[in-house]
Amino acid sequence: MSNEHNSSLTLETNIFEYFEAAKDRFLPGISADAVILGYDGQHIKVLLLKAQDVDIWMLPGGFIEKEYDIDIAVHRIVKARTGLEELYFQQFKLFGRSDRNAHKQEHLKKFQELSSAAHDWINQRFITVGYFALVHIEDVAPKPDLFTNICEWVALDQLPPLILDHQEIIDTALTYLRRQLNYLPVGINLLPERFTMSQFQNLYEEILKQKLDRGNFQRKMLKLDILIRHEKLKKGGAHKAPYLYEFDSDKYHEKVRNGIGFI
Amino acid sequence: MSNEHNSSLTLETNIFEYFEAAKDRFLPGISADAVILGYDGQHIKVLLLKAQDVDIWMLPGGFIEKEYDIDIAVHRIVKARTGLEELYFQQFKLFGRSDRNAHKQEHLKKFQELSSAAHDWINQRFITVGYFALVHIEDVAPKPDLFTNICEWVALDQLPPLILDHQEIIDTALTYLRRQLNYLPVGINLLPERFTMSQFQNLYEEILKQKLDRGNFQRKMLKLDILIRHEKLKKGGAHKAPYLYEFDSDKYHEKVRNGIGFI
DNA sequence: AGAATAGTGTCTCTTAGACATTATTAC
DNA sequence: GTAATAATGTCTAAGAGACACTATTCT
Repeated sequence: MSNEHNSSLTLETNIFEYFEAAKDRFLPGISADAVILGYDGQHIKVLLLKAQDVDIWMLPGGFIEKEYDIDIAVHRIVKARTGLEELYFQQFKLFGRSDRNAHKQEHLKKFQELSSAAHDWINQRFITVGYFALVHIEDVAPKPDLFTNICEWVALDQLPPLILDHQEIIDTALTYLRRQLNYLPVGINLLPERFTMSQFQNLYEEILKQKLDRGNFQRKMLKLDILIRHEKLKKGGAHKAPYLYEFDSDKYHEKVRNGIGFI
Repeated sequence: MSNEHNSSLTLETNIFEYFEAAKDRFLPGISADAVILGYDGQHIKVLLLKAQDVDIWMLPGGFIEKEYDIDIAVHRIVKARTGLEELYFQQFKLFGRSDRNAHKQEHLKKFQELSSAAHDWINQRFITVGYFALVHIEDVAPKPDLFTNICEWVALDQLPPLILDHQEIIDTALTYLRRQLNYLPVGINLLPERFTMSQFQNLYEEILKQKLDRGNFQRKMLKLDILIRHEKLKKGGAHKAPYLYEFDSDKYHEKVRNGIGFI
């Protein structure tokens, strides 16, 4: 147990060892990338990593250990970047264009000292499977990986230049999210445990990129019978204090399973 | 050109050559499977292949040529089984469990004469990407592949025992189809060019596995303004002859793009 | 005429959407 | 009080769903 942890630690702290071992440790030619989404009360944000030398950003990602289900491998990747053990995540697309990593060599020049086997492994054609995760942003402790020195939340309208096809991966994730909205537990996984109706509404407005009517939203959500209203009010502003709500988890997930109607 | 065709033909007519060449020709560890769906006026059917020796059935599938996009490789696979050049198809999920081909060896015993490299290639862990295709059943000329001797349409409620996780792949495809129904050009790709309102309705009833009200369905579809009514009626029964309809392709695809409301 | 299926109309109930009114709270 | 935001109510038009009526065709 502690041995396994140590050997894993070693692998993850030395890029050269990591690549030399890759051929035996990982499935060939496939990686996974995670669009990890959080909501800070104002905006949807995505967790990004910055390459160590250049000003190029990327999604958290990695390779698939030969012995693990892809879902499990992705869970490990997301856990390593966020510290979260429990999380909601789901695959949304396999990106399989043959030219998708045509520019990869550029970023790997510094690894020319690698053995030819390792070098070949890295430079083979790669496909990648896209996952998105929905996390409580306040619970996340962002942590860069071997190849990066910054790991932080970035708002969707402030995305920097991204490596390879990572911009397309994010765009695809968001389109998927919007289309599947009625089947995804967005509220319970992005909002804090207790939240106001305004926060709930703003979250959906952020996802859909459109304004919703306040009165109608409130009426609709209350009618769904998935919310528990708490009498403790949120204080602070020079105005009427809003109620705090909490999801009735069972009823909420039942509705989501059947795709019944937030929007 | 004709050389290329010949060499391809040779490869596809000899299983041993096919597997010996696989290591150089295909991406390692990944395959694709296609849920090809057709509608015969009564039922949704899926195109299946039967293994040559045993009574086990499978989806059309294959490996990914190293130089092709996955979408293109799948197009080639579906074209080879159906004869169709133009078709609507879409990826829906990557199946990545580590145990998904645990039983594969059983079916490959007869290939023990293969070189160890070829044997290793076949016996490595495989993941598979699922695609579905929507085709006009009357245009299809089913054709078995190297490993099979029967290729035919099977109704969804009469599926035989399927290899590996192919049953799960079909189930997942159908769930995806139902959820994305408003975004998929199901009608125009499954119905013949001219069709009756009853056929249109029956198609949706088959997909959704539920009865719909005749009057309401007709009213709704006509209101969508995607149908062209022809005055030539369908004759034959001892009853009022129904109108024949045709989709207005532009208006139809515009509605589908925006996910506007069949159901 | 009768059987079968198609096309259209009608009624009710629910919902969506726009908007108005009342309720709190800090200053 | 006023400003700001929350909660709730009202009105209308559109739509869903159940079902009834009329039309056409063949036997």
